[in-house]
Amino acid sequence: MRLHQADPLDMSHQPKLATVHYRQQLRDLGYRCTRPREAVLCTLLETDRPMTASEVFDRIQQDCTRIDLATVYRNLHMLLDLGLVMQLSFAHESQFRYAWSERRGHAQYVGCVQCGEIVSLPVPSLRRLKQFIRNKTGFLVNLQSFELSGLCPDCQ
Amino acid sequence: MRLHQADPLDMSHQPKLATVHYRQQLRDLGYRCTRPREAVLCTLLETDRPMTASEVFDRIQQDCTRIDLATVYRNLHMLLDLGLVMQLSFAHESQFRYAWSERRGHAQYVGCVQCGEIVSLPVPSLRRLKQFIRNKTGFLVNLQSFELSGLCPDCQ
DNA sequence: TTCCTTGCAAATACTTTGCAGACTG
DNA sequence: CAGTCTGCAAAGTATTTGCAAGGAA
Repeated sequence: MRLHQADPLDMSHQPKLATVHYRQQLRDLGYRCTRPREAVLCTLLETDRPMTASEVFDRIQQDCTRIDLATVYRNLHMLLDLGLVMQLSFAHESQFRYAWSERRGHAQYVGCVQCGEIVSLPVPSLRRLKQFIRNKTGFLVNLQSFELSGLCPDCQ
Repeated sequence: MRLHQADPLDMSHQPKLATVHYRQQLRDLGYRCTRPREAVLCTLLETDRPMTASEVFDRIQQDCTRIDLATVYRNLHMLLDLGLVMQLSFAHESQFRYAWSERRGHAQYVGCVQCGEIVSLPVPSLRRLKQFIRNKTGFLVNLQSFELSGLCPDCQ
């Protein structure tokens, strides 16, 4: 494993370590590996917190990589279609957030309606809840994306 | 209990039974009882399914009551501030829904991402889930509004 | 008569789309 | 070189706001 040493003003011109694995995967699927696309992928991969499109956009700009918001949205949707990211919606937030979906086991989140902090929920299994809902309503719920809102310890 | 018989083309010119109780409540709080305001209140009160602002708007228009979308939003927020309605957000939906909040015991919903059907969840108590989250994250979650998404029986 | 509410119109926020040029493979 | 992808600009959708006229108490 080699360390990636980059010019701080030019960080994302080189593919980041984490993305290397996905470059081939994308190519195999017939997608091209462009700088903006990798920047989006990278950003999501490097960030724990589910991000809004404009947060992704801002982060990429900070790295001095030019990108357009529309491109961020387009790539987010491409990754969504591929199942590589998931789209989350928290109560009281009027925009979507996106998170890398390979982080199984902590794909559930709780967000604070006051300060906006978001933490992942280490729920080992919500199988019982799922089964309960299945029995009562017949719905097959997707607890893969499971967002709750409340107050974080600081804001209570 | 008397049945409310109304001209189908002129339904909401008379206050509906269900709202009579709230008219005084609003006045006591210093709010005026206007026709548009009552129409919003009524609509929410009469509908089981959580509605978007424009669904409320459409429904009111159908009753031949003129109203402006902005007025719907303003009243929805007023009712929200009073705690009379709650704001819900379902995954994959890019707009809020509003539901009368006095319907305790079925304030939890499951929506179908395919056909849009929404059913309420007769969860007797999610106290255990709440406690679990409290222990793990310190967050005090609001399960009062609790929206899940999945596939309804028909769409599976 | 007071002043809260409304309708209308315009503004804002988030997201999507069309198109011509740029870039990947 | 072919076809995908991007930036830019404009459109679309959801929601909010300013303001003068209208209506409730």
